[in-house]
Amino acid sequence: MVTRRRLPRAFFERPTLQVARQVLGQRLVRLEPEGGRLAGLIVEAEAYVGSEDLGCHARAGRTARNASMWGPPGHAYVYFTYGMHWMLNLVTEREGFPAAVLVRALLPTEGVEVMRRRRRGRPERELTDGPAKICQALAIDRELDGHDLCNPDSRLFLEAGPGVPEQAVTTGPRVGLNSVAEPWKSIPWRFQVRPEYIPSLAEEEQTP
DNA sequence: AGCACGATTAACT
DNA sequence: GTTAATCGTGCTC
Repeated sequence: MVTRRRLPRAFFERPTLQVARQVLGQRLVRLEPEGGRLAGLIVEAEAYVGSEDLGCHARAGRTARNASMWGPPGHAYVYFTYGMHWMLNLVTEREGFPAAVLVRALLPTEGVEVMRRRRRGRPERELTDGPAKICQALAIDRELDGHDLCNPDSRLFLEAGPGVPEQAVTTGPRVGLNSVAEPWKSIPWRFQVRPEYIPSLAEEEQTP
C-alpha cells in the first residue's frame, strides 16, 4: 500500500547520522511541470556533518556555493561538480549548523519511462544508482538549490515509505573522499540497503 | 585573471 | 583495473 504522507521538517531537524539512516526506505518524489510524478525509494545515503568534517563542503566555511547547508532543515542543497554533474542533498539539523545527507541511490518506482528517456535509454538498474544519475533522471539542478522540501507547494519532497529494518542496512566509508584526511576519509557515514533486501522493498511499494 | 580541483560517470584495457 | 570528459567554484597572485 503506497501512502502519500509527506515527511515533516521535524524529520530533518535531527542529528544527521539519524537522518541518513532513517531516510533509507523513504520515497523521494519529483513533480514535473507537465503534471507527471517521478518517484523512488532511497536505498543509499551519506552524512556530511559540520565544519569539522573534512569530507564536508562546509569545511572551508560558508561560501555562495554551500550556503544552503547553513539554512533551515528540510531544504535541498544542490551543487554542481566535475564540470557536468549535479548532486542532491537534504539539509539537516538546526539552522546555522551546516550539515546534510547526500542522496546516492534510489529504487525507481514511478515514472520509470520518463527517467529512462532522461538517462538516454539506459537499463532500469542504471537509472538512479548514483547521485548524479538521480539528478539527471529527476531533472534536479541549480534551480532547486535552497528549495524547501517541506512546503506543501514543493515539486520535490519526501514521502513516508516502508522504511527498512536494521538487519537490511549496511554502513561503510563515504565514497569519493580520496584526498580527505582521516578519520573523515574512513568514518562509516555511508548507509545502504543490502541488495538482497531490495526486492522486498519493491514488493512493499506495490499498490494493490 | 589564472589555475587546480572535484561527495561522478561512462567508456575502455 | 584506468582514464577522459568538462566547468563552476574558491583560492592565489
